[in-house]
Amino acid sequence: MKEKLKAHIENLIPLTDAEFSHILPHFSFENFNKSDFLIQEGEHVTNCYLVVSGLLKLVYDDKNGKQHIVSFAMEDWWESDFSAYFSQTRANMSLQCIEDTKVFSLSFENYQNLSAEFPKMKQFFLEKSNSGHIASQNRILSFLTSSAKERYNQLLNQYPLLFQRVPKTLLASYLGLSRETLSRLSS
Amino acid sequence: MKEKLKAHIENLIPLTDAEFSHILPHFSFENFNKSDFLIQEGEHVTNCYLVVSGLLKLVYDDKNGKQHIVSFAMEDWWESDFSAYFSQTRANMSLQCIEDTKVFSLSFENYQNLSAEFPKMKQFFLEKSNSGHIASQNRILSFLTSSAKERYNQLLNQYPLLFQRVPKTLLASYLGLSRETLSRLSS
DNA sequence: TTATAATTGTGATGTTTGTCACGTTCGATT
DNA sequence: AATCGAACGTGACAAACATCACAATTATAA
Repeated sequence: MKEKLKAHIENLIPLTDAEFSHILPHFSFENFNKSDFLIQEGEHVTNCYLVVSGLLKLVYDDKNGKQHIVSFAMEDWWESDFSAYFSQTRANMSLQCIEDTKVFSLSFENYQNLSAEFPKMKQFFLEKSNSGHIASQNRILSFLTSSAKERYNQLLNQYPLLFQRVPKTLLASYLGLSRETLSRLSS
Repeated sequence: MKEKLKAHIENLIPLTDAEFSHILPHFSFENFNKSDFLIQEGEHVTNCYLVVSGLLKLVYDDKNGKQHIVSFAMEDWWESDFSAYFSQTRANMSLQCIEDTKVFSLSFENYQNLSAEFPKMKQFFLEKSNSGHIASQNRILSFLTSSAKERYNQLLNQYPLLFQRVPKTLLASYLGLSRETLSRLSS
């Protein structure tokens, strides 16, 4: 399994075997079952996660009890309630398995140690953060410029697999529209 | 003016005077007038900008010729078409002055040099990127969870000054609704 | 297997929001 | 001073979308 982690990092930053052998112990490998919570609202957020296989949803529950999908996290994606993770506070969102999921988890303490001791890892996190920021901005743009039908098609083109792996209710919630409207868009 | 830059960085990362004297030459100070472009769609994006005073808008023009405000940038904010900046490609958006504006600009080359030579600056950029990512995610959450009227009130509470500095048309575009609807929400 | 819950589609109806149109005010430029 | 164009409000109407209700099908678990 550690080869997957090495490959993931080396996708951005080349590492020697010696370097990786020092980096690896900062992570721990974990196995979750469908519908398990990696993060629950209100709890302290101590970890962020790299998805090795499976599928997660990052969910915000509003005061009316409605669920809103902030993000899906699939293979090779990093996810957490980053706001709570970086400020070491309690979660405003929950992170839950849609499928059985394997992850590498990284505690905040180890994140800081890695960043301080390995410039390459700080560079890695910087580049990941930059691309996360850009991805979020593109999603905002999609809300600003596109109709529900267009956002539906964008998602379908970008992640066609998702439509087979995820209940339509969750896709609707991710797109910011009702289950019924999504259903009518697909016909 | 350089004191403002030092104070801005030191807000996150303490610096000695010696360190700052090496850092400062990587930036250049620039003055723009109202309606000037810092970035125009289609051009190569070589700089990102720290706003010292004034106000900028980051705009995406869609195929129908409609303008969409991706972001406002006020004092102490970093802005650019970061997608194009980090990948050193052409801009998909434009960055334009709403008011006369003073900035520190940082070329991509100097950004890379700073990051490589000063771990503190890499840390600074990492933290800025993280908070940018979180801010974008909060904006997405606002689209998912809130009605037009609620988003209007959130913006009003968060940046009350903006309503005096910016034409309502631009605020509407930022919130993702029509000028007319915004007008009706405020009454 | 059988019972129970989750998922999905679809009609009827109401609310929200966009679009088009018009008029007024205010500021900038000549 | 006169003119032009932004900026803003508002009415009338249309389109997009949410909500409620119900039925049918498909998983899930006891």
